[in-house]
Amino acid sequence: MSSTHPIKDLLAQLVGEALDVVAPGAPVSLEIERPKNASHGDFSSNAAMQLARPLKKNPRELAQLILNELSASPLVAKTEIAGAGFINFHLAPAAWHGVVPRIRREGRAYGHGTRGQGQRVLVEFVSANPTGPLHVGHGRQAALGDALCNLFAAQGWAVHREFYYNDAGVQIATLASSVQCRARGLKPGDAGWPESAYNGDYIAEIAADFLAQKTVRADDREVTASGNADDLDAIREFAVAYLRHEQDLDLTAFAVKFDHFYLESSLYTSGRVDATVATLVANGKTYEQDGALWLRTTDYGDDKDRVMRKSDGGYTYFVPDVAYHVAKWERGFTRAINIQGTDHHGTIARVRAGLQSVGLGIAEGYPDYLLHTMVRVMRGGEEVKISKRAGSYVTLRDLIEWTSKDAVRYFLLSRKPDTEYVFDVDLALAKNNDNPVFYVQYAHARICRVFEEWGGDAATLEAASLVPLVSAHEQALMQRLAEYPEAVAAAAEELAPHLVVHYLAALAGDFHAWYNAEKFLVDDPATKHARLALADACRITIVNGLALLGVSAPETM
RNA sequence: GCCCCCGUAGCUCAGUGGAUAGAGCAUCCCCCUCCUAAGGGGAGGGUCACACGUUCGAUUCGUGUCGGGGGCACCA
Repeated sequence: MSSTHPIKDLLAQLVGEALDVVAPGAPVSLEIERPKNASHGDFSSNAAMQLARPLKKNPRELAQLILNELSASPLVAKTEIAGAGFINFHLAPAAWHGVVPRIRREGRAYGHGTRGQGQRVLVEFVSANPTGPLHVGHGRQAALGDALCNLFAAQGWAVHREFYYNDAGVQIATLASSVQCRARGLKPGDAGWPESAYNGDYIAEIAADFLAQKTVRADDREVTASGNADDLDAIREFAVAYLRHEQDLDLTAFAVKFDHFYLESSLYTSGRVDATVATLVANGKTYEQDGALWLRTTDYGDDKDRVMRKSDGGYTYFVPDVAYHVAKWERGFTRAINIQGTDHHGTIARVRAGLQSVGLGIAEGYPDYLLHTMVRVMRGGEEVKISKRAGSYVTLRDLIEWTSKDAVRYFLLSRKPDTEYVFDVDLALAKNNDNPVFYVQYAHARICRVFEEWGGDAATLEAASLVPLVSAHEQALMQRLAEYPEAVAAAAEELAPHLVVHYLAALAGDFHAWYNAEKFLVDDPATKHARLALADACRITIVNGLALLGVSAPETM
């Protein structure tokens, strides 16, 4: 772990020193940017343009003044003033060489940062109710959540992965009654089959296992069925355990692990719900109306006040939700991120308002939310909506079985969370560059193959001089590699794993272009070894990036 | 009606207060006697939805309009 981008740091320092002479104390945001157009050099600074207004001077003249004071560096081949007042830097080829030994030295730690050091973050995701198999939307959450956790961990955070599940509400009651109906021989469509019941085949399977007095094991519980179809409590307990087990299998297939499964019911049994309500009442944040207890969430920006305790005496779901987030805070997680579907958008304001109302000094924007949109599935040119297991939706497990864990993860992470995604099963199975995950993995496999061909040893690479790396492809590749730590830091900062996906696609593209332009296992050992060192740096970076996404990097394909 | 998100190439989507807005797919042309052609190079393709405003500069920021999605329960 070292500086995010040593070359930018160097240029920023040079410009900063010149500014101290030209315009001491002037308000300049020192940013070294990479111009879109290669003819504008490797990097540029707009410092002169920022100074133009406060100093009331022509930006190009200011740029010249800055250039006059700029110290020379062996890594800077040429500087020039261009456009409205940009200072452009053209670097010497050797400027890029430093990145290769750096990557080979840092290895799996390349791209890691220290921004989160000493801080704890709780990421809550999936949080599916145990009423059915995980669907593809949960898959998007699982992919996002896990990647985000990896990104935070790579920035030094202590990360806690949590799955919250509702084992106390109406939907669980529906689950139990649905299984009971099946256990009594009813099926969807029969007279007496409730309209609200779950219709998937898995309900019948649960009922059959219940009647057969089977035992199910989930990560946090083990239940043996009584087989008594009249005992609704026993059915509920068995069905929840059964589906928790099923969801564990789904998550295992997707290679997602949680540190903790948090039960909604525990908020009641531990007294946290009552304590939270008591605090809110004591704080004067509530009032009685129409026989219900209301919370003044409008004091904190919600559009309307919310009912906490219904006139029938029961709590609305958001009360345990507030209690849960109080518990997150009290467990020492000063940062919490919730990953949910955009349909939860409406609940954000009230949960935050509730947390402000308890008066524990909880930060105003707590928790953070990352909301994602729907996923649709296409296969053979048609939208797939039905899964045999789930009945009305395609499950995550279906998708993984049809394609692969790697493809599902990569695809679901390839778009910004707030854009709708159409998962193309046929594309995920394609073994060519149409398939984005294949394209990246193939770049890695190609490098591995080259190393197999080479037959050399690490010490030779270690000693290799990089001076032969002067071609445009090699420059571009080194430049790309140098940007990796920034891409990772930005992805964590912006809760945007897709930035890593796009980075890897660009890196793989740079590599394939280079590979194709040269036959790089040439006879000349100096050139060969320099190229191998660069290829090795690519390999390490691809492995690191894919690891953040939870995608494997096969050595052969 | 109110709130949030989105509107960028034929399609799927990135991106940015700056200098000529990008990628993949699709279409067309080209490249293996060679380490995986499972790859690469090139061409065409754009009123960055529209209008007004802020700015030296707006696709990016603000307001409004239109279009698409989601949410607006004493459900969870």
